[in-house]
Amino acid sequence: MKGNITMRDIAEKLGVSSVTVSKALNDKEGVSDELKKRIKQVADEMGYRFNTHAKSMKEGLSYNIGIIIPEQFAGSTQAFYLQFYQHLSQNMDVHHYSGILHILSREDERNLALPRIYTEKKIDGFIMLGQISPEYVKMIQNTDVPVIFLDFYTDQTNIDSVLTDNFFGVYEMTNYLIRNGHKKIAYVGNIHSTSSIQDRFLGYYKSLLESRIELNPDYIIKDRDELGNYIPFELPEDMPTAFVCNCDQVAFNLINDLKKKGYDVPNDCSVVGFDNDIYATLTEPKLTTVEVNMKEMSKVTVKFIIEKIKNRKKTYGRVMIKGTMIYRDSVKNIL
Amino acid sequence: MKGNITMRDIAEKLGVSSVTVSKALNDKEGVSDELKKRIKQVADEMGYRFNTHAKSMKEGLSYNIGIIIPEQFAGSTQAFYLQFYQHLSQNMDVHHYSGILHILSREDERNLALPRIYTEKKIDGFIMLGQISPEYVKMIQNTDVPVIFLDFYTDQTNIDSVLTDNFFGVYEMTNYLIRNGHKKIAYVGNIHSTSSIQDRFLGYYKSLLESRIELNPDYIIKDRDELGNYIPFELPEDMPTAFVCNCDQVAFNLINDLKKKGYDVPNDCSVVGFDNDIYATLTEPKLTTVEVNMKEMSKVTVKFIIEKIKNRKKTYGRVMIKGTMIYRDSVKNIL
DNA sequence: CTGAAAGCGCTTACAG
DNA sequence: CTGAAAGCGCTTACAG
Repeated sequence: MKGNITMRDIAEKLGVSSVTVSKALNDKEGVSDELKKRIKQVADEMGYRFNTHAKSMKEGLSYNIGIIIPEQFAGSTQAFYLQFYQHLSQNMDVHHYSGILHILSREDERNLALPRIYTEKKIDGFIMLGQISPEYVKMIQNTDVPVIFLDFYTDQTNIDSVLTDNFFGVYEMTNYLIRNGHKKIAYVGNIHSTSSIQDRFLGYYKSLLESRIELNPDYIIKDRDELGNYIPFELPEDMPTAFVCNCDQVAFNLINDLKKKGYDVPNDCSVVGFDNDIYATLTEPKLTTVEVNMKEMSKVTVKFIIEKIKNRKKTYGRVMIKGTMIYRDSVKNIL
Repeated sequence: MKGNITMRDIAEKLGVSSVTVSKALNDKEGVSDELKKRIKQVADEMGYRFNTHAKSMKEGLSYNIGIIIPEQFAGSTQAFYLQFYQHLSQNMDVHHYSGILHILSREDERNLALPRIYTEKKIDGFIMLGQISPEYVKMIQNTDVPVIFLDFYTDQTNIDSVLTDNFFGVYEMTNYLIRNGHKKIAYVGNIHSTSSIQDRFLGYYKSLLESRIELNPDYIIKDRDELGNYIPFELPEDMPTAFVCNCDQVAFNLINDLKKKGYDVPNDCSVVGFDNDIYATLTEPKLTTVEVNMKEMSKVTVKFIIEKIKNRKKTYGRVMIKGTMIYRDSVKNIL
């Protein structure tokens, strides 16, 4: 078999022009059905592979989208984003797009270095997956390809981002605890840490407000310092009956800590998480938590970026996707 | 700023030809240093971005490599391969290559469907990351781009693969246990499961042979059935003083099981793992284990695939990369 | 329904 | 040291 088969080769074999072959293979108007069928058949027989680069050059589009994940989210505990990539990839495929995954090193982030896939025109747009510095956000907004931010947002203007509804998820979760008779409910997380931890806290707070439960400052329990390093939990004198943790990993840590201190989960106190990641089922008992709806978030993100590639003026703003409650064994009904 | 700046635009601005611009930007012979400098400067000022597609078409190369990960390895417990991707990516960057990550769905694997990145000539070669069916291996070997298998191998011929040295890693680990006075050493893993679990077992066995310790069939403890589902451990009557687990996750499970049954690790028995993944530090005590040398494996893999792209005839065979012993707290010296 | 011509943005081989 | 010409493999706009 010849190494490199082009439309012209197919055309010559059939005694037609390469224009006709192009039309046939792209299912365009202007070729008789019979000829089209033959062309496709011969293309198959000859092992023809379409050359995207020729099309790219003509159209000025690469049919690739750059997915940028900051290095710190590609660590050993973060299978999460690989799954996200998978969903993004599946959705892009429908639009004949491929994903070029780029892990942004801390150094490049600091130096505001744009990835080569951009400077060499290998991509038509960016999906930024995971929080990056405001400076980097600003720079990437000023490139001449469209950008969508996935799973985080900043307060900068003109930003299109797709997020899990942190606020609503924890609001719903806290309501669930209250329906199960809990009134002494603590929130575990540093509320000055990231915006998503903050939003989750606010969801918890709203739920308390609605049920006329006073917010007890002792019931806001720090899990990490401002730099993100975990610190030992300081449990309040008056023990809560339930803990709303800002993520599953913290719930995992808390449960281990509670056990060491002689408490039984969920009989002495209930614990809930957020994310439904690997930690949710590593705990004993398994965690009741909120699952991020990656599938829907990915679908929406890809739809947006493709629209933006076609029409630069489209904007979407901050789009929230609701998560799903996952009921397991870490909550006790105390009514 | 004009949307699309080409070498011709730079050339016109400077009153030279686009050939000269091409030479200058590519640091080729035949342009005076002074002119080269000016050209680069103007390119910068104009915000020029190189168009890879034009080069691709000329050369018939895309400067992309497809990294294929089978779906089952992209699950929530598998951050491992994302880290691998990161290292691969860094190494490819040096060669001006980008990675297109494709998660191969179970369905496409079964139907022997080639990814679009291949059929549309978006890639110059494949790196297969994670075990796939022999049929798929065979098919991908017959495409007209080179392939390297990373982190697994099959007995099919003409296969270039890069592997962690499972055999040697466990051999070294078992030697270490023996040096610490252990004689009653069990292996935990289904030796009919995957080739790497088998190879690890053989490393264990070699170590026993060398020390003239008889292989006790009761000391081969199954961790999963033939389908890969974990099953309860059946501990032997005569308890071993050490357990060599085929991976960290199994060591994690075993330690939890031992604790439930009233054993203390490492005082009653030592436990070691393999992989140094997330499970290695989730256990209490933390695991002594073997770390896969991802960095070196990635470097070698990329070097090989690039060489193979340049010269199709190159072959490398099965290349083993030694892992690194990580000493933590799960082994007791009983001498 | 079919095709000749031009062009996308580079690079290579050759001539000066 | 510099550049005119040709070509990579498609697609678009137009003519028949």
